[in-house]
Amino acid sequence: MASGFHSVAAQLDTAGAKLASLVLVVDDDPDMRSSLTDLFLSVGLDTRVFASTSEFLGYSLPDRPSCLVLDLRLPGSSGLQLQAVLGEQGVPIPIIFITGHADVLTSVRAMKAGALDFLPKPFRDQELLDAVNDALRRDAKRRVGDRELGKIRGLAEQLTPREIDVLRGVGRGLLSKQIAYELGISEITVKMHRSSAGRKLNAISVADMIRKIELLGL
Amino acid sequence: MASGFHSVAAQLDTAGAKLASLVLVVDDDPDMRSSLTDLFLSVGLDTRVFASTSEFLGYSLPDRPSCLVLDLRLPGSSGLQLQAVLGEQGVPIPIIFITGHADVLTSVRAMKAGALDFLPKPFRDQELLDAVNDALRRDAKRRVGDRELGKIRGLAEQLTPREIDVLRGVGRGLLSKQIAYELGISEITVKMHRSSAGRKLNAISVADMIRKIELLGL
DNA sequence: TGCGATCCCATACTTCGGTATGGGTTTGCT
DNA sequence: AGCAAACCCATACCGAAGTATGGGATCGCA
Repeated sequence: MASGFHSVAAQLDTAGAKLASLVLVVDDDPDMRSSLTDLFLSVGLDTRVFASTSEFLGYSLPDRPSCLVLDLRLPGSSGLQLQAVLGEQGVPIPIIFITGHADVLTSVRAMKAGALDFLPKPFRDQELLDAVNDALRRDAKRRVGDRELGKIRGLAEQLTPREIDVLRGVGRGLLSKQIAYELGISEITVKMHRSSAGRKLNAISVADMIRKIELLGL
Repeated sequence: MASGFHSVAAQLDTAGAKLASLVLVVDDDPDMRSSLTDLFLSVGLDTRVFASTSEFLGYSLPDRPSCLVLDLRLPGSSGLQLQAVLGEQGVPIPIIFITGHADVLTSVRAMKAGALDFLPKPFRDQELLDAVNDALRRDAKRRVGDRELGKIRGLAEQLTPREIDVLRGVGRGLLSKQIAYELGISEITVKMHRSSAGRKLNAISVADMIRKIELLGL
């Protein structure tokens, strides 16, 4: 590539990163939906809007850094209920509440349940944008870690039950001899499983192997 | 010990665990201070009360599971300011806010800054007790982890600079040979440092050693 | 019924970690 | 000047990890 393109490439990169992020909005007020869409689009953030929690739940989340801007009071089930449902389902999307009818008890409950922010209307555009950017940053960071873990878990699926038994011993710092005794098999067989497991996990060193064993929660 | 004393011993143990916990209260209202003291004492929780943030800051926290029940509005500096100060100083004590003049913005700010709960007055005694018990449980748990880390850090102080260099290599999964090359010394010397460091850290196995290296953040 | 996966074992060998023994140097403090 | 601490190195040996080679047994499924 010609060196003259460096700054252009950097700009494209930044734009690409922003486009990769997605803001989900759930609000029953059509005016709010459209003004929020405008707001987010104006700073280059991709946006999807929903009028109710059920509409949102019918939408399958794409694999992109994203966050949820959620109105508290909604027809049907409330924003808090949606937060609870997402929590039960283990959906880790960061949530920012917005509401016109704020009270302390509700805000505290939402925050204790893990909301990232809670903005009473009216709020300044910049407040919401700051919160959204923070949320997107966190989600992106979480995704990096999750992907790493997912890769290792994928490799771990190749492991046979016996190999897992052996790895558990390795993680506890036992010698092959001791693992053999515990499992009632010979030392050489333990070594086989051990090295076979190491190959499957792509463990390039003992340290690496132990880290991966810990990550897998063995 | 006679077996007849078992149940008595168990009771004493439970009482001991409660006595080991401490509730700190900062509130400018003398009535509130005394009623909270009564409340906590009635369930066997040791309590200290303070009328202002400066009075509290003059008190050195004992090494016991504890939590802070903090009034938001205080003469002098506010509860939020105290929270900020404690945060800056790295004092990890869990905070439960109570206040008669609650507004959403403040409650959200307090929660975002890490408060465990935020109770507008009037609240039911049981609400506060639940929050306090949760806070004490968390603090106790944190202390267990911290003590473990403290022990290892204590051992790590015995390490010489060179031993730390070598441990860094071990943590990266390098062979002694490779570490020797990087440091520009011979393999046998690396082994010396390595085993010497292992002895100092009380590492009973390679797995144990690597775990400790990770904990120390090398 | 045959094939693949999983599990098991043995012998032999290499490499690595770890220890022991027995040295050496520099640096800094008493 | 003497001494301790930290650093360095060599030879030699042991035990453990890991690999290679060459087997055997069971089980489920195509």
